[in-house]
Amino acid sequence: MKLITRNTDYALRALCLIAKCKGKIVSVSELTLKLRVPQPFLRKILQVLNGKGILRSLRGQGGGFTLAKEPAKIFITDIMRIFQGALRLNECFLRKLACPHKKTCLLRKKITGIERYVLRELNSITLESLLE
Amino acid sequence: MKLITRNTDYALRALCLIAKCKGKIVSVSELTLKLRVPQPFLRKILQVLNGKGILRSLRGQGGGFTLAKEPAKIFITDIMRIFQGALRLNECFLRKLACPHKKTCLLRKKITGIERYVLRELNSITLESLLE
DNA sequence: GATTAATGATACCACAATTGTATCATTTGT
DNA sequence: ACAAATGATACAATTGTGGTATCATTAATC
Repeated sequence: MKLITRNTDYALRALCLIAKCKGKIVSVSELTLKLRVPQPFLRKILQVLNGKGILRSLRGQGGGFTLAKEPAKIFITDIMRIFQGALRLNECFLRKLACPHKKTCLLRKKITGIERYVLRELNSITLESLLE
Repeated sequence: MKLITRNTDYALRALCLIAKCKGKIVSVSELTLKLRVPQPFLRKILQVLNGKGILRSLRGQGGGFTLAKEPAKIFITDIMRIFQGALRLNECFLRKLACPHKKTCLLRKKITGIERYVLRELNSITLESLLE
């Protein structure tokens, strides 16, 4: 029942570091030095972020990654959605056919409420706010 | 990122049905008739609930299950804890060594807040409240 | 131009949790 | 004795997550 998976976690931490370099290009190997994260895995993660327009990449020697947007415009919900799909808490809950008697609707309603709250909270966090 | 797994889901639905029978003994086969849930799986689930003191079982012909407590005293968090373990949202988040620079503490704080909220909401739901 | 250091793309693998199935033993009503 | 139920338990299938490996391509540097 975790809210944030490891690749999201790694992504956020890498983004923090990259953001602190203010436009300088940072390579994966530099990142893994400071980050204690498996290198090829982090590489894959950053490639995805590049594909999604969060990072910009430069190939070749001296290459690496920079932010493609200002930290204030990167929300952690963006990152979560990239690695964890749609942000729904009631995914497999009381599956399709299950609600003929509507007794469970209260539960569903509550969970939808929780979902809204969680999203509102998470949406208030940008990468910038993580740079203290 | 689901809040409730399938076995919890099945358990809750079965509990609703059993509760509606007001003390009458209900067998797994009766339940699966109305519930469209794989029978042996449901059986295993109910056995667990029996072991945890949520249900009481009677063996032999004509046997089955009844509630061991009033619906008002069964919380869905009880059921969730049984099938999903401790209710923590920030489980694997920013693992041990990860927080030397405390930039992530805001995030952690938010998530802890979310966790509290979710628990408070869920703790307000009893089996009784699901019986409409 | 060759080398080297980086990413791009992609396929594969490992492990754990979830979601089940199968079987045999035991109990109990008829 | 038989049938219908649960108890206990071992096994299997599926899926998601976390991670590795490899080859191709790009670009700076010598």
